[in-house]
Amino acid sequence: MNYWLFKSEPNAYSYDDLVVDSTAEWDGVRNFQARNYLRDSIKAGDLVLFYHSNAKPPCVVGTASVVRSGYPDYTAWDPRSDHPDPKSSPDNPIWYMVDIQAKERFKQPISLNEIRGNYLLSEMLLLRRGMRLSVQPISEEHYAIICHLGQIDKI
DNA sequence: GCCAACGTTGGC
DNA sequence: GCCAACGTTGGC
Repeated sequence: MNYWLFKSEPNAYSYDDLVVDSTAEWDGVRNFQARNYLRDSIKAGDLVLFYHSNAKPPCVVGTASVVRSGYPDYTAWDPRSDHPDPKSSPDNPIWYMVDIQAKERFKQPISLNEIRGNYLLSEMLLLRRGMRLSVQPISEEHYAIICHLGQIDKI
C-alpha cells in the first residue's frame, strides 16, 4: 500500500464536499508528473492525506482512501469541462484520474506551519522549495505521524 | 494583491 | 536543443 497527499483549494473542492459526495473523481490534474502518479502508481486501497491549499491557514484536514485506480480523465475531451485539453481523446487519453472516498476528518487540522515546525516531517515533499505538485507521494511514517497529530486512527 | 518558483510553449 | 515569454500554483 502507498500513501499520498492530494491538494485541493477548498474554494474549488473542499473536504466537506468530499464528505457530502462520499466518493469523488479526482479529475482535472494537468501536470505530467502528477499524471504519472495517477496513471501508474496510485492504486485502490492506497491512503490519502487531504490538504487544503490556498486556505487560511493551508492545512491537512482529513484522510481519504483510493477506491479506483488510475483511468483516463474523460473531462479532458469535454469542451464544457473546467479543464478541457483538445489534444486528449478517448483513443489517446493524456490525462488520468482516480476515485477517492472520504475516510476520517481530523479532529485537529494540521497546518503547513505545524508541519514545517516538526522535525519528524522535515523531509516531506510538501516543504520542498517550490514543490507545487498537487498529487505527491508521502512515506507511511509521515502519514502515520500526521494522522496522530490530527488525532485520528491511522487506518 | 504580490511574487517566487515552476512548467509549458514556441521561435529560432 | 536553447531559452524567453507566458501562465499557473500557492504561500504570504
